[in-house]
Amino acid sequence: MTSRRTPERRIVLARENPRGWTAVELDDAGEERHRHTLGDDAVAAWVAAEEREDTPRWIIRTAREVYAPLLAMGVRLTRTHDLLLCHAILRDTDQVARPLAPSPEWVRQDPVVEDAPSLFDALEQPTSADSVAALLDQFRLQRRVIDSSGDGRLGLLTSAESAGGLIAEEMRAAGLPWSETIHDRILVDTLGSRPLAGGLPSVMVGEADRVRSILGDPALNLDSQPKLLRALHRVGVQVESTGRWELARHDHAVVGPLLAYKKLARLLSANGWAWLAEWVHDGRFRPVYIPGGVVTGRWASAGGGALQIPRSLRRAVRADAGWRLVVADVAQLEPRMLAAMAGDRAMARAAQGADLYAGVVATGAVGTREEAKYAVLGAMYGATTGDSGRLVPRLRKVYPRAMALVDEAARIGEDGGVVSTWLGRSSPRPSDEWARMQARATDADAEPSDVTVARRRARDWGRFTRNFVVQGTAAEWSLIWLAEIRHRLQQFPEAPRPAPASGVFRTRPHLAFFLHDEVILHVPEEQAEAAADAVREAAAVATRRLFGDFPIDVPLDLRIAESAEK
DNA sequence: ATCGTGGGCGCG
DNA sequence: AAAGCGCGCCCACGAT
Repeated sequence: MTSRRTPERRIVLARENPRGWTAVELDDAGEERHRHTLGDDAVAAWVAAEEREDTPRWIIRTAREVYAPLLAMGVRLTRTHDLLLCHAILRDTDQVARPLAPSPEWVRQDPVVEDAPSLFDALEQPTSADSVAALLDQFRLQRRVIDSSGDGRLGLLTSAESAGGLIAEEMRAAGLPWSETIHDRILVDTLGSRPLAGGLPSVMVGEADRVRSILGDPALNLDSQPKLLRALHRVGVQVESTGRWELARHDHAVVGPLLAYKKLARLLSANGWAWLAEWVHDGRFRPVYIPGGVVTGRWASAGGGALQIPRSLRRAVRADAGWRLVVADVAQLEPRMLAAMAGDRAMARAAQGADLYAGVVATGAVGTREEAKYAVLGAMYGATTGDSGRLVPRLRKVYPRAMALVDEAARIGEDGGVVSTWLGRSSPRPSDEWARMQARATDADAEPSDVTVARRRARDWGRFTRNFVVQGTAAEWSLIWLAEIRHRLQQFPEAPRPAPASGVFRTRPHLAFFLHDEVILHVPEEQAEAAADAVREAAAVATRRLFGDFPIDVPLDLRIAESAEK
């Protein structure tokens, strides 16, 4: 990410068959210098030795396939070029004249979620593209696109994306420390005692019986939306859906117990005892993270619902004995990114300090913090109706530059165009079906209903592109933040006292969780303060990398604790 | 039996 | 209370 006096050393590392590896060291011209053929027994020691010599850039198919088995063997990679992750960026970017030619060989397959991950699962068969020749060929094509961009943004983005690939595997390998005891206690306290076989926990049974009795249907399945809807209508609750927000607007005896039941049912089905047994082993929750899994560049996850853990369960996230959690998040990351992207100094002034919304109130454009919040969210999401939509125009008066940026992104989307994040990740093109619909609506003899539907779909896509630039740039800030945190933690000395868990992170402070704009580190208590400083420094560096000297605050809410509970 | 879809809701 | 963006997962239910 920084300029170097000498070109970085590059090594292509490929798994060419289930039990063998090939490494090809490149010279400065990018030509093959040395070739090594290594078995699984030898690759770990060889890679570790190369890492000690300096820190080469490992050119790999993707971390998910290559790094997971290496980590299982106790080897870490410092930096890579992840061809699969970068392919998606360089193929879709509109920031260069000639983007990467699309190739299905370099598109990530849907992740396979293993119930019981093992070393052997991680070593399953590589694909046909996983040969040194194919990797080198694809790398050269990708470098050409990156080098053609001129301002280095795609270089920064692809480096950060590749680092994200490594971090995702490391976080899975390390796991999030999770107390099964505390989780169980929360479940029992909330749901009631655990049923022995099949049935519902006691508190849920009570709520369900109350609902059925009020609805006068002792056999009603509360989990069946159509049946529940009919039952509600029978007692005069005229709702169109069984959603929480609509039910809450009705004043009927059934509403309270029904909402209570729904809340408990959600906890049981999403994060109950079955979830605990499936996803937490040896005191660690190990989800599969999918860097770049969202079109905007945000991460997705597969299995375990890693990015939807309810806040009520955060008490179960507990540091090991003698270790601490460093829990940090950014307040209002997206509007801060918007202010910086637009170069809107007025909005940047509002963003000074911990609460951007307070700064918006101070301009006088809105009266309260809550109004500021809904105005800002409405501006970024494209609200047009309701109180949020009503507040947005006031923001146009005080922050014309920021609003022009998102309004323009929306206009481009409505016209079927492509928008890009700050570092050059571009939005997907609308579907052929979308384009046909728009074309049909402009015909002289178009049906009025077709025009109406087409206009609505156009505005839908405009709201998507409006949000894309902001959400995607926030994802880039977070990615650099993560990479910089990891880089600093790697400089830390070994822990004075190993954590009880096994694996390569037993003696190392490490990233344990990431959720869009929040991180959790698991660190030895002696290193907690230094780790917290690393997190703060990393945030400052991320802001500078993206926006240089533009004066935008990105303050962290950070705490060192034994539990992740707020 | 198995698959796809929609409602609902958890997270940011 | 606000209805505007992005996800993953559970359940029921109808189609196969």
